[in-house]
Amino acid sequence: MTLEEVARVAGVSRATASRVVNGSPKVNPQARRGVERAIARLGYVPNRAARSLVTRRSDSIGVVIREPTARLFGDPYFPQLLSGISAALSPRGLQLILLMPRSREEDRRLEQYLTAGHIDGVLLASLHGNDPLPGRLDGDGIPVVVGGRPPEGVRVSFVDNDNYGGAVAAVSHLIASGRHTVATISGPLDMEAGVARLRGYREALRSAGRSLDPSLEAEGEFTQESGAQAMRALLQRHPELDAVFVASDLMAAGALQVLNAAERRVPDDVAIVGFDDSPIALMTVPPLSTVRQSIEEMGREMVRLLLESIDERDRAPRQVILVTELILRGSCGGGPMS
Amino acid sequence: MTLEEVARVAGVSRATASRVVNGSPKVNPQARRGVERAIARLGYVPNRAARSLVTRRSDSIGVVIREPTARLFGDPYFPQLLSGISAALSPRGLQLILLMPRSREEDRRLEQYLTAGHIDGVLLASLHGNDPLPGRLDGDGIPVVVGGRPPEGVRVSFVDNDNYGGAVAAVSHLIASGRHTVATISGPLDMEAGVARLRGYREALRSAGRSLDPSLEAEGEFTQESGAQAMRALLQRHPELDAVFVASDLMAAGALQVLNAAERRVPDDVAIVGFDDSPIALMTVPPLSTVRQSIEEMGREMVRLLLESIDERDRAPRQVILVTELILRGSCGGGPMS
DNA sequence: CTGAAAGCGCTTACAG
DNA sequence: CTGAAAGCGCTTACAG
Repeated sequence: MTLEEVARVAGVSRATASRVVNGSPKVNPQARRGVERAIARLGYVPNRAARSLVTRRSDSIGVVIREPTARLFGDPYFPQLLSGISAALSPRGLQLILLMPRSREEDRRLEQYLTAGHIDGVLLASLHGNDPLPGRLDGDGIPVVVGGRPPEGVRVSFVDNDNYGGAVAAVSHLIASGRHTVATISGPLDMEAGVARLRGYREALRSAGRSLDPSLEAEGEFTQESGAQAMRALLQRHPELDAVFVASDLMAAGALQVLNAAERRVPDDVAIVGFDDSPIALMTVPPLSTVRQSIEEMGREMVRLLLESIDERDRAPRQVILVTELILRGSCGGGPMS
Repeated sequence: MTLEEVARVAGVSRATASRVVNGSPKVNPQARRGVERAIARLGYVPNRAARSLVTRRSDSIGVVIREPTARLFGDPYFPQLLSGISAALSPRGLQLILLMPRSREEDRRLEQYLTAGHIDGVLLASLHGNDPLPGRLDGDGIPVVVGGRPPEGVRVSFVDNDNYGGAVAAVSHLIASGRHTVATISGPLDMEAGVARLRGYREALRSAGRSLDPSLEAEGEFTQESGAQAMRALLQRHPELDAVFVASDLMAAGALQVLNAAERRVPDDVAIVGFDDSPIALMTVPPLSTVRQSIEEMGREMVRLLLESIDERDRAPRQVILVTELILRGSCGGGPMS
């Protein structure tokens, strides 16, 4: 089933048939109808490879997820992101190519693959530290959009949540509701999201006239186990604490377990606010107050920015910051207990 | 950077250069070395579109995930499956094309896409009811492998877990440890995995000489909320129950919440065993006893079967059943309480 | 608005 | 073992 046959059936040239397929305006309506009918009758579908060969476009987008398994599986973050990306890609007929390198070796090959021209653009999520990948891809002229923030000094488009604002709102609420000793379990500090939420915590304390105490801060790595561990450390250092702002719901679930085991009642003895509003927030007892962000929307926005920078090659990088919202539930005494 | 240039630099014809790239044995070692050096020097990477056009292979595999959002996000099932699939695909240079149709319309287009020859084979996960897709794809000559079981009467290769055996083991353990009234929360009964686990539950009761009671069975849909609801129904019908076999960890987490709220102590008053051994099993208090299955391995096996059926077109369908293993933790009184 | 023709980069009989 | 040549299915200046 080729264009040639469609053209023959419709009684036009291959060129005209091609124009109809590609929606070119300069086709006589009658010819157009003939071709459309032929396409429908024959069930013609263009050959992507042949098209790519001449257009030099693959019509596919690479989505790179390079995260250790622990986080990948515990956290609904990645399915949500993929869902948003897929929803934005599929109506445009773009393929989502999923890349999950899981070793140094695969990471090396990944970069070669991405720069080899097999894809039209790259979506990068969940970067750590000073990852050189976004900068290198950008240097090679590959359109890139980062979910979260690109490393310092790398000027590529990105979509981020208002991590800072969300943290400020959460901690301000804890203070306003009368808590005296507000601790925090931060995300990994080699990730922008981790750093920004910690900054928000500090800012809220500062602007409430509270003094900062580094021993009230413990670092986690966005896994449930690391949240539990951080909570144990905090309890030991500050048995008197009566509130914790935890930088992810998954870590908050871990912290909750530890508080339970230590026979601290939540929210009576200790109030907790998480971050993400992931489904996990509803699985805990009591349900978690949390900062809502829409990861699916983040995925959709990433696609939008990427398509823009594919279409208009050397436009300046854009950035989109998505709002976050404080959701009150039982874990901080402000909402329903189940 | 084309083969042509590589050939020129190496002083051979394009045909010979191509043979080296494709590892053909009939190339003079000296010529081979020359070409390899040229490739390395120039950083040559073959153009996939041009290659596909002539080989009629896309070197990409479609992975279809058609599941309502609720399950998709709460359950680590899909990330694990994708991770296993990706791990098996990437060393062979095959692209993983992720397809997540989320409407009737997208579902229709999906089928067209899959049969249009853009991909070499399809992996289908998490089928419901009498889904016609696997049968149709098979009818169109598209290699297909199903994760779980294909619908009755559809003869395609599949990889499944020993759901039945796992359920028998779990329920037998509950009976052996002295529980009198063992209820179950099943998975959706339009899914093979749901049905098989329920059959296992019944078989274990039967072979222990217990009588079956339909009112001890409640159907869930593999989500946390449905697990909670089913638990409420069971408690109402059978306040005396002292054990529940729940067909997924996520549903078990929901059931646990309800038991907590009803002030039933787990495992003292009621023992629970889940299914999956997902990370969720460690997040609950007490941690869940569960039936372990390896979803990542399932993904890898699916790829293996698919590649076999791509290479050897009309071979008979194969099936692989992966073993499951009962893991004892605090929730049924057999293991650690935290 | 339309068609003949070139050309995208590769693989693979075919003849030697 | 090697090369000249055909051909995969499409898009797109170009000339009309």
